[in-house]
Amino acid sequence: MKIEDEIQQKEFSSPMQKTVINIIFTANWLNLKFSQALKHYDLSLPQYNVLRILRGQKGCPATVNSITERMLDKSSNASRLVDKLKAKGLVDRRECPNDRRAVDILITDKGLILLKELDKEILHFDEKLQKLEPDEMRAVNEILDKLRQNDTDIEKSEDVIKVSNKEVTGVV
Amino acid sequence: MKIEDEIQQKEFSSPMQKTVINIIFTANWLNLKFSQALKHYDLSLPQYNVLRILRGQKGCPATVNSITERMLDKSSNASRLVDKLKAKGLVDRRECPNDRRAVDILITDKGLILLKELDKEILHFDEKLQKLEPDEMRAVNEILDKLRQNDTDIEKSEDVIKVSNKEVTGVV
DNA sequence: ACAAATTAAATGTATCTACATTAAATGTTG
DNA sequence: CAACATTTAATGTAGATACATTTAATTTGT
Repeated sequence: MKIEDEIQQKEFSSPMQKTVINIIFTANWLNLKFSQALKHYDLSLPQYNVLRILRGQKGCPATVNSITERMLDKSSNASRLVDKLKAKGLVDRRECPNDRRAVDILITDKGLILLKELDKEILHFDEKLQKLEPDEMRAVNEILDKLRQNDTDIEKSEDVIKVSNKEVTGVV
Repeated sequence: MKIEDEIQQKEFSSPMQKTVINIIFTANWLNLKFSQALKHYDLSLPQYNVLRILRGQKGCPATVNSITERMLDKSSNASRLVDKLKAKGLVDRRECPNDRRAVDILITDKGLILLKELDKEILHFDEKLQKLEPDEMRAVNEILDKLRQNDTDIEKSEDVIKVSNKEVTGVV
């Protein structure tokens, strides 16, 4: 169904608005489908995301900080997510040897086994979505990457302002 | 930046996984930018969404139910969102004349004035994103609409099962 | 017409998120 | 080296979300 039918909105203030709304709507839809698949395993989507990050480390530990950087939803609290996963025995904490502020997080065997089970679930999930052609997937990825590209530009220009402020206050 | 760099993940289990993750990541990014723009006006994104839906009604009231159907995030509680908006004087409740279970919601003048102010903010937000070509926006919309399309298929087949269950129990 | 089923909205609740603050360890600079 | 700033993770909290339940009104089936 077209996005204008999904949300029963015929007019958008701009083509960009329509695209933005479509992306957000589709992501909510995907999140819902995903969460439902994970529910039987008593895992939230952010928790699953953390486990996937840890598995990707292939044995190397990841600090709470590095997990946050790589999470899809930066606003989830990685520290508390790790708490929950540790309570379930899916991850282990250990003090980072070269920086005692940091905490190394490792996925446990139990965590790996759970992920292995979930892989099938996700595969099944993917198959149901397999209506897109390789070209279409490539196109979406390229365009979304392009859409986000100005982010760094903005941050960069803000940094410049910050620096010049510092200089000014330094002079004053 | 490419999605694999954003989340520092070089390998995906499938091209579809990569696409799904890109959509969710981009939507989170957009949500964050959006929320930041709305913050100065003490509005959450779902609250803004509800106001936009009500304005689109052009004077006709909308029930809580119809708002839920049209919201981007179906899981937000429209009833409580309306509560919040009413407390701010941005919407009004009134009993639906032809169904006393339902409640008609209308946007107030104050709500319309606030939205008018926000229009400029959103326009500015859009302009910063205006790096996409019309073709690219069209392509994203088409592909995302296609991605969601099998949803109704699944629901339809479930309905069929339900119906046949009814028939069976009816016979027994 | 009446009992049962369904629908609309509100509410109860546990959990999660957003944001600020804290506490400890490390970096930086005079 | 000592004072200050920064970084890392944890925690406190108000508010939001997810999900189940409740209450009232309407619809359906007999």
